[in-house]
Amino acid sequence: MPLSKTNNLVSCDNFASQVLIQLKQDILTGFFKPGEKLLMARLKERYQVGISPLREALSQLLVEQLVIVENQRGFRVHPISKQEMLDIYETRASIERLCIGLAIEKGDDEWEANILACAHKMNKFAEQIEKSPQEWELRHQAFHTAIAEGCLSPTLLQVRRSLYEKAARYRNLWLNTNMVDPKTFDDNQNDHRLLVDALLNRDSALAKQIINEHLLSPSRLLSKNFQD
Amino acid sequence: MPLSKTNNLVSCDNFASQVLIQLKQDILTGFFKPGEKLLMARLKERYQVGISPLREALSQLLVEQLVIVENQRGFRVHPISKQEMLDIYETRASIERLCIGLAIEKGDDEWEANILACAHKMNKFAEQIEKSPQEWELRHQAFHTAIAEGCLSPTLLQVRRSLYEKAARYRNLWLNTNMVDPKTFDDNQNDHRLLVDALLNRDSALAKQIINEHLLSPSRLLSKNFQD
DNA sequence: AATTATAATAATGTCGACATTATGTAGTTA
DNA sequence: TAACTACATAATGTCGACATTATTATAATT
Repeated sequence: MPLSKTNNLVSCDNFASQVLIQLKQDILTGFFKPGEKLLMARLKERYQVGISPLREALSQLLVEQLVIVENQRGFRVHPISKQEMLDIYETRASIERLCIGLAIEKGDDEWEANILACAHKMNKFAEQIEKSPQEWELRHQAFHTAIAEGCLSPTLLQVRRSLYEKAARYRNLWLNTNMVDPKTFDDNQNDHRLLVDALLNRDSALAKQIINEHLLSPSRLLSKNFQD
Repeated sequence: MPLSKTNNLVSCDNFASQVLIQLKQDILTGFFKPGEKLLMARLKERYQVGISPLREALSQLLVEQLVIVENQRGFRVHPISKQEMLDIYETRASIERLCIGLAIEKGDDEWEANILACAHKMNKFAEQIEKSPQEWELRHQAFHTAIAEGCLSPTLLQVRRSLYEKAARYRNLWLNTNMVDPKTFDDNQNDHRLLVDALLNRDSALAKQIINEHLLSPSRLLSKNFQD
């Protein structure tokens, strides 16, 4: 292993896993644009590693469908399409409904308590959303994850995570100007309140209906912004 | 690229993708046992490639959760557990129900026709199952895939494929002696007939119930064979 | 001028080598 | 005998170098 890095890094997983995180971030946030060629020389330069860890990270992103590989012509960022966006959002909604249905069946006191805790942390940050949108996104995500985790199925939660990432990419790419329309935001916050109520009342049908709308309405918004 | 292989291989994807297929097969069929250490030297020997393509293939299997990586101690085959097996089968059943629900909504004439065609090819092979279990498995899989494809969602079908593989691993590992109990087999074939009828009648509830039982009854069988 | 042929340039995919880290073993001490 | 240290062995993770293949630019021919 090379010298310069061993001393600097505390938790030294291999380089590939470090690169994986950064590269994924760069694709999700649109630093590397959809369809863009991923030149090895460029990646080497940017992440300061050799080719081997890079190819390992790219191999993993290949499975997650964030990059594509062309026979002997290297890697590209996975292209985007309106059609794929809609498919991802529809599937995501289906999976989330599934998680919520199971969570309502299986969730215990701690599940309920954790939802309320995460909801609180999210709401506390509602005013500062302008200040740090990414921190709000983190808390928003934590809230929804707390709900889904009640399903107690690692396998299902893994699927959910993967779909969240793919959806996040479209959100980041198409809502480039962080449009936080106050009306939309208030509607969203209302969704959250109604959702928590439905969950605590174990009203599965209502909760599923709310989450469905909550997840699909952004996709309809995105759909307008993008002609394909 | 090395010399010896370039001439021999017709469709020359990179070595990593070739190794991926073989290595996955070896894990799914239990040639490499759960939890087993995957020595680079051994893998190099077996697949006749260098370390780089191997690590790329392993990186992909890492995402698919068929191998695990230990900090600086290389790769192992992903361990198995009764708990994980049950989780995978439950999730798989949920996803399959989802696919079937959507397929019944969206499926057209061609969808119906393809199901019948695949059912026919499967039934034709029913007697020869002893002769070539893997060919029967192929046709069985094609039948169920034909049904699921009616959902018209690439994203969802991808999830389905991944879960199928994980489940297949447990099936291969625990049903080591290819136990084709005639009674069970006939029940299965009956499931298939009833399922096709329900699909053509667009009876979503019934179809979901049948597929659920069809997928979960093996898991109950496996469950008995394995103490954890 | 358009199209093909040819050369040069660039980028990929692979291996071998090397430094780092883990594992196993013998030897020493209490 | 148990436990700890020191050493030897083995395995991993990374880079640089090289052969193969693709891409671009240039020349040649119709």
